[in-house]
Amino acid sequence: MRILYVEDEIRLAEAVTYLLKKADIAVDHTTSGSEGLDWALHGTYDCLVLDIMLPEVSGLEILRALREQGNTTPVIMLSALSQVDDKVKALEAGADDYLAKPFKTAELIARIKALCRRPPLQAERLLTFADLCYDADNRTVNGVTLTAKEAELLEHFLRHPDQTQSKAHLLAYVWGSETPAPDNYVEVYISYLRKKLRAAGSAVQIRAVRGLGYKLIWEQDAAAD
Amino acid sequence: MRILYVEDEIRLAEAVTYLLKKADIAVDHTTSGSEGLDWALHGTYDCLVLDIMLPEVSGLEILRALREQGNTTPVIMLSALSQVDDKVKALEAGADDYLAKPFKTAELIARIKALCRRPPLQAERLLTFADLCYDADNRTVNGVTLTAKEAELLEHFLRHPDQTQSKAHLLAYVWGSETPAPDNYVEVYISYLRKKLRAAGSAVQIRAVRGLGYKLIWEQDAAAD
DNA sequence: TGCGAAGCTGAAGACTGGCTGAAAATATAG
DNA sequence: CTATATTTTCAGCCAGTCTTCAGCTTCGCA
Repeated sequence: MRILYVEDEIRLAEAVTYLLKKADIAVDHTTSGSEGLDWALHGTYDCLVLDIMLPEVSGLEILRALREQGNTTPVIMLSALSQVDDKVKALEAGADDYLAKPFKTAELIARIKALCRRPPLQAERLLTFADLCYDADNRTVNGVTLTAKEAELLEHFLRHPDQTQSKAHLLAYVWGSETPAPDNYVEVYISYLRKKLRAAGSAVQIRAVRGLGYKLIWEQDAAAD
Repeated sequence: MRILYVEDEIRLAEAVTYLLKKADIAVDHTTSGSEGLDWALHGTYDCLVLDIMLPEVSGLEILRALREQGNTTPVIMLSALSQVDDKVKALEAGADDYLAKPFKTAELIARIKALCRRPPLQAERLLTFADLCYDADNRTVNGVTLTAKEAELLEHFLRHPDQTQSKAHLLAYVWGSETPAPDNYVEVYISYLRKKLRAAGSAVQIRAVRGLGYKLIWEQDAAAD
């Protein structure tokens, strides 16, 4: 698997490149937007990772130019601004995925692999966290199939990473705010989900915060970042 | 799902209310800004829809008053002026979304549902003091998890930095002024907290002021033992 | 210097909130 | 209509938290 990585922050680029290579992903890296566009047009990549903020030619411009040429290579945009605005612009311009800096390299890897594995079509049906990759179309996490409720629950966690979710919230989200469902439903399904995550061989765990709710955590000596 | 809708154009309000109810959203409607603020403060709503232009108390004023009270209910602002200006003001005042008139009710419904699904996105509640950083959402200080009581105690110190807190005061805050809890509770939990702060490797200490209470101090020279 | 009050802390026990296996109900597939 | 998968319900267990207590240390004052 070969990707093109356009990023002007040298230090970051070197670190990320190193980790990607370790994950068996061949990387062509350049700091220049125009060079990046050139390589993207003339090389063959399984995926492009473009920083938005670049001197000269921005990541967005590269993306637009490519799509104009009919190039459909999967593209992940990076941006220091975690503003919705950037994300929207990126997706509108034809990006397949978007990642806000700072990010864990493991996450970037998960997304790259996800994008390459999948043939065409828009992203967003894919959600990732650490070494997890949830596929909403098939309702699977790292290959393990989830039931409808399990999936909704996990999806909620993935859409709000690093946030503690109260039982009441999860209940409202998964079962609807009107149901007379007891908190115990959530507990039961958290239990199911944990089993599935274990089965998926993920290092991600669901931690209970007594009295507050649950959150996803990644038990790992993250050398990445 | 129940929302509060403050809108002075009767005809519009009636039409919108009708459609919202059809979409299974319970609506409390008022034409008065002051009444709206009152209801918002004393009722429980999943979402507020406020027109900006109102006689007397404007939607913006309602919003600001609410946020000042620490109320974090999702708010959608409506405005006849589709000027960027209004939108910016609304968002700055703490609105979660903005919709320009005229709008399709379907869009309003979609946005209400979206906001209600989302957990209260309040910027992570962080409190700091010297080298301490307390995360109220996860109930952790510098990574160390606190229990409920420990957390409330620390929170009180952090909200009143450099002030000596009497035991009676802390007792009332954490255990409620009605409980027959003895002063010793505070001592016990101060002890626990100290242990946690040490574990967190912080240079902040809780100093007892004999006869008065406790206060936080930063022993800059005291290496973490 | 010695005494009492104030403060500290370890530990035992009570009390939850949270976890999970299993059974019952329900939906879905075959 | 039967078989299977999923969801709902229940109940007991467990671990983390809170209370309570007792003995110890520290401090201020006579």
